[in-house]
Amino acid sequence: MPNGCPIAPTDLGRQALFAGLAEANLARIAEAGSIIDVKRGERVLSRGDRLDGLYVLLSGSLKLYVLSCGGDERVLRVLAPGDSFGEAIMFNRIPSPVFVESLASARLAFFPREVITDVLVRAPDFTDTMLRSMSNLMHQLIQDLETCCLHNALQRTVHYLLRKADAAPTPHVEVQLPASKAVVASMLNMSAETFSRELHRLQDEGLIEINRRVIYLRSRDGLIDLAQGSLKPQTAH
Amino acid sequence: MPNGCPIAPTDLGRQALFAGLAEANLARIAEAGSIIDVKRGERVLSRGDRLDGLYVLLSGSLKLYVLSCGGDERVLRVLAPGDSFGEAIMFNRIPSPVFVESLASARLAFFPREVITDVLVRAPDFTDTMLRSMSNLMHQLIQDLETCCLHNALQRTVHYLLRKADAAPTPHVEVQLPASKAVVASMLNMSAETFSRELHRLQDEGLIEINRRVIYLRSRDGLIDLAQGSLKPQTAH
DNA sequence: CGCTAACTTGACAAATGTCAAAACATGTGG
DNA sequence: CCACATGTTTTGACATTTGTCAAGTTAGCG
Repeated sequence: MPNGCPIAPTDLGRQALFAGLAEANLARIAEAGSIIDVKRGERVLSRGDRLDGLYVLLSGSLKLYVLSCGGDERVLRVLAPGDSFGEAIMFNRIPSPVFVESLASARLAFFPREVITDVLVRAPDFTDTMLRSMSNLMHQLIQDLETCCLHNALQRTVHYLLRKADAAPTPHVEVQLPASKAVVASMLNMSAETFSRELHRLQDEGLIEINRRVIYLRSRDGLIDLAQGSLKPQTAH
Repeated sequence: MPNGCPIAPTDLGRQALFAGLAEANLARIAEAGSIIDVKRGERVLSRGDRLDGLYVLLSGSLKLYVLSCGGDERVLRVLAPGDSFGEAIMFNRIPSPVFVESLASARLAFFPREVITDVLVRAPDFTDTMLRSMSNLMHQLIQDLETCCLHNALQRTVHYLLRKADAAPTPHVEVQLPASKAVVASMLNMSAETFSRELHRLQDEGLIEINRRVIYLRSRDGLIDLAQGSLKPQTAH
């Protein structure tokens, strides 16, 4: 599919970021936006790039990550359809601190800064949505920092599973990993090997069941106990 | 000094967050604001607190931190006069994810949400300032995550020194630590002992000179090399 | 099938935290 | 101005966690 397809205002209204906007404003944004399709593994944004607008992910999935000079990768977020990125660097006019790459072929919409600021002026509610969306992101980041700095690998793993389970529409006992175990491990700031070991340790204790990229939570209470820090010493196998 | 003193609009205009606002709006904000004085060690905000407004630090210094269930503390930021906090939880109406405590007796101004949103509607420029301020914060957080996840203790230490030196009004060779070494160590996600050791290692190599809470950078180039990852093996003493 | 990528497992090494003690600094009241 | 009391920083010895490497296993997929 070629770039530059027209965007339907109705579709736009379904994106969380634009929900609640008046028809006229949706039309304005839709007209100024453009569609971009990327293949798996393609890079959408590199560290240092300037970006004069923001992206909304329409389908597929993206990872947002940082790299060490040595080439080590640390995934910050995996984006799902409906998520947006670029707000911070757009408003602040700074070069991007992160890389963005698609995990599966994806379709994005790009909206230039002008149309966003234009609508910000016209619709005070949009200001609110935007501020709230950024507050959300910030909250996420703080949680990530907290998770990765205060807890050990086992606790981070458990936290992740519980957060995922609670975030689901109906708090479910089944967690679907949004990407390969290696990517999730990187989000949790541990090596793929450690992640694998911790998951299997949980399975050995009967707390979860691993089935490819789906994790069944067998005992939520047991997991919560662990997350709180009841660090049993490593059980000899 | 009792709480509730009136705030001078002129003083307000000097705070980065409110710079550029028209007299009338400054007056509105000033009138709705209140002053709060806190002693060293006093807690201003706890995790879980709801906050219907934002704070600006007028004098003194504050630390913003998270706690593990075990009571371990991880400092996220040390705030200096002019800095603000509470935006994210105010806009998002979520309970605070962090604790805030004063490191030295401090004076704060509190502004309720109503007056902020009121002025946001009246002054579109203020929207911009606010979005930019939040983008800034977010950028900081990403840098922190990056620093604490991609680099080892030595690199984190060097990064910190270089960032501080560059951030100073005139890029200086002298870095003033904003708090005790233990607090700075926590910001860098390492124990006070490790921080001490890394600093002294840098001193032994002739790259810096430690003088209480002031660090003189002797060789910026040498430091930059280290930060890039030229990890010499630990030199035997 | 057979190829590739994803995942697991074990043995080992390296980085960092912990604990305890000592050295040092700072401030207070006599 | 001294001397004690308190808080901060340094140092050493040691334990622990986690990463790394290498090899093996499994699972999708043409």
